[in-house]
Amino acid sequence: MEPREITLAPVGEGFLFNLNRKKVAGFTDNLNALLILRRIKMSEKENYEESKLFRLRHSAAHVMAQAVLEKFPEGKVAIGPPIEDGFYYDFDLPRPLTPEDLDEIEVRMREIIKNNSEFVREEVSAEEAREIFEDQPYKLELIEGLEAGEVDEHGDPVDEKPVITIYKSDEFVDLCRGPHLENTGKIHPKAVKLMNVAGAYWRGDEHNPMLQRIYGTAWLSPKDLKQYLWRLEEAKKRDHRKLGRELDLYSVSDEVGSGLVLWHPNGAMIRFLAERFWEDEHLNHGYDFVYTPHIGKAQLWKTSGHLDFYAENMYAPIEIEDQQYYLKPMNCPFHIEIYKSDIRSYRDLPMRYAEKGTVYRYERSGVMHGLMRVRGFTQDDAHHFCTPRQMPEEIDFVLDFSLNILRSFGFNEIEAYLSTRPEKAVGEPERWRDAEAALEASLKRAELPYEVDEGGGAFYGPKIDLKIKDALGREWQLSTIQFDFNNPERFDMTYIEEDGQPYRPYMVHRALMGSVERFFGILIEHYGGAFPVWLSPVQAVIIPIADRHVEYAENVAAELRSADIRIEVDDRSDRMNAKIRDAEKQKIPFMLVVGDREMAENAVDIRRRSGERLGAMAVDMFKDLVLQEVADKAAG
RNA sequence: GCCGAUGUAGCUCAAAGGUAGAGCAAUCGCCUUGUAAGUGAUAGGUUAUGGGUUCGAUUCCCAUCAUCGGCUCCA
Repeated sequence: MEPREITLAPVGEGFLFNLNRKKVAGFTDNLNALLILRRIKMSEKENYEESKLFRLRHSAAHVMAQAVLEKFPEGKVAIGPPIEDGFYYDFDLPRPLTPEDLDEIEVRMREIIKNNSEFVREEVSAEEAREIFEDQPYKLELIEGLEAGEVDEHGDPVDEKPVITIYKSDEFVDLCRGPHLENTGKIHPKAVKLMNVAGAYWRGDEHNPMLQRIYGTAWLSPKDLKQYLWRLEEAKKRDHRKLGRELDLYSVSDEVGSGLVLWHPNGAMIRFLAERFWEDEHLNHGYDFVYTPHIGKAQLWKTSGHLDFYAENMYAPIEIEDQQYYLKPMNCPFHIEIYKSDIRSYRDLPMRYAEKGTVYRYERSGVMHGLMRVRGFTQDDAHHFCTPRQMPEEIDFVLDFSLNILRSFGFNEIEAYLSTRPEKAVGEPERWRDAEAALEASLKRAELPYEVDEGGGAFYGPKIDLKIKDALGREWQLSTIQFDFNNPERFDMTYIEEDGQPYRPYMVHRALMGSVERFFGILIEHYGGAFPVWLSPVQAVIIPIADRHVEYAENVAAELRSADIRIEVDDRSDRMNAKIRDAEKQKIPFMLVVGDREMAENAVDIRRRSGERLGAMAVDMFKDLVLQEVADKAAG
C-alpha cells in the first residue's frame, strides 16, 4: 500500500482545511492511515480492552466468522475486532449478503455457542501461520505486516516485532492477538444479535477491494442487549431527519439539489432566535460584524492556497468577463482582505471580525446526511487578529466566550482537545510554543477537562476543539479555536508597533456552532424536538373548548403576543382532546385551555407538554412565567 | 466516489405482468366538547426519472437521480 503523499509545505490557510491528523500521522510514520490515533480517550479505551465485554465481543466475532465460512467455504476473511457496542467482521464473499443470510448466520452462531468449545491460544512462527492461512490472502497480508513488525492484525502500529498468535475455537482458527473468553459457551446466545451488512474497504483504503462487513452487537446478558436496542430506538425517535419532517423544520428537495437545505418557517424561527442570541453576545463582547460575498476571484484562492490544496472540495469556477470566480468554501480570505484594507496599528488590535458566512463545498455523493453533512452551510465564523502581547488574553477571552454560548444552548458537558505542533509545520517555533502555552493556560483557567493530542495540530497552527455531550451521551465536536501561522504570511498581514515598524499579527479562526445547519441538527436531537421555551417556534397554543370561547382566546393571544410571546389559537372545531394531542405532537411547550370557567376569571388553564398541569392562572401570571423561562433559557 | 438496500397519495405503509389500496393528514358537513385521537362524506397517484423487453410495464431488465446503512472523506 502506498503511503499517502501529502506535502506539508506551506499549504493554504488552516482552519477547516482537509489535512487531518490521521493523514499527517500516516505520512510521518510512514504507516497506512488506518485506525491510527483514534480519538478514543486512552483511559476509556484501555478499560474497555481489558473488559470481559471486549473479550466477549471479540469471541462473538470469531463465532460469526466460523458461521459465515461454513456457509461460504470459499469466502475470505479479513479482520473482526470489537467496537463500541459490538463487533464486526469483514469478508470477501462470492455474493452480496441478504438479511436472510444474516438470520441464518445468527442461528448457526447460537449452535456454535452451545458447542461450548474452548478458545485455545497458540503461538506460531510466521511460516506456520502462512501455512495455516494459505488460502486466506488477507491474513497472509497481515502476517507479512506482523513479521515486518509494522502493524498488527487490526492495522494498529506496533512498537516491536510481535509474537504471532492464533486462536482456535470449535472448527475455526483465526490469526488473532486475543484475548478471548475461555469458551464459546460464555457467550449468552440470546445476548448476541447481527445488525446489518455494509461495505468496507480492506484496511479502510478506498483503493483496496470492497469487502462485506457484518456488524453485530453482543452483551453480557439479554437484558443488556434489550437495553441497547431500546437505546437505538430512542435515538431513532430523536433523529433530526424524522423530527425535521414531523415538526416541519426543514427539507431537502431533489429539485434544488442534494445537500442544500431549505429552512421552513419553524426551523427558520429557531435559527433566527439562535442567531439573534449569537449576535447579541458578539456585539456585547467586542466583535465587529462583517459581510462578505459568496464568490471571489481565482487569484484570491490562489493566494490563500485553496486552489492548490482544497480544490477538490470546491465547485467549478464561474467565468465572468474572462475572469474566473469561485464559490467560497471558507470565509477567511475575505476577512483578511478587510483587515488589509487599511494600515493597522497595535492600537487597533485586537480586532474581531464575525460573520455567519455561507460556504459551499463539494461533498462526494454518498456522504450527505440530513443536516449533519451538506454541501451548502453557514459557518458562525470569526477571526481574531492580535499582537503577541495580547494573545494569551485573547485566547482566554475566546474560550470563555465559546463556553458561555455552548452552555446557553443546554450543552453542559463539554470537553476539550488541545492539538499541538506536528513534525511538519509552518510558523516560527516560538510562536507555536507561545500559542500552545496560551491555549493550555486558558483551558486550565476555565477548569475544563481536556486532553492533549501531541503532534495532532494542523501544520498551520495549534488548536482547541470543544466537544459536547448530548442528552443521549453522544459526543459532537462543535467549536474550534484555531491558530493560523500560514495565512498572515501568505497575505503578508501586518500591523504597526510602537516602534513604527510592521509586525506580523497573530490570527485565530474560531467557530462556535461550526456549521449552523449541523448545529441545528444536533440541537434537534439533543432536545428530541422539545426545544426550550426561548427557542420554540411556537411557545404556547390556546385551546378553546367550544366555539364560544374562541373570541376570548383571541384576546388572550393578542395580549400575550404584545409581550413577544409566540402564541397561536387552535380554533378548529375539534374536541379539546384532539387539540391537546396535536399540540403534544408538535412539542409546543404550553397549552392554554380556555372554557367558561377561565373566561369568567380572565384566566387560562395551563398544561405543559410534559403533561404537568399548572392549573388556572391569571393571564398576567402566565406571561411572567413564560418570560422568566425565556430569560433563563430554561429547558422544558 | 465505493458496497448493499430502498424509491407507490402530504406522512407511514399494502398490493400487483392487464393503468393501485389502507390508516393518519387535507377539504366539506354534523357534534360544541374540560387535559393525548368524536363522527360522516369528499378529494387526493403518468407507482422517482429516462430507456428496454412485452400484445400490454407501475410490476421484469438497464441507466440516471435521490434516500437509507456503512466505507472513504468531513463542519
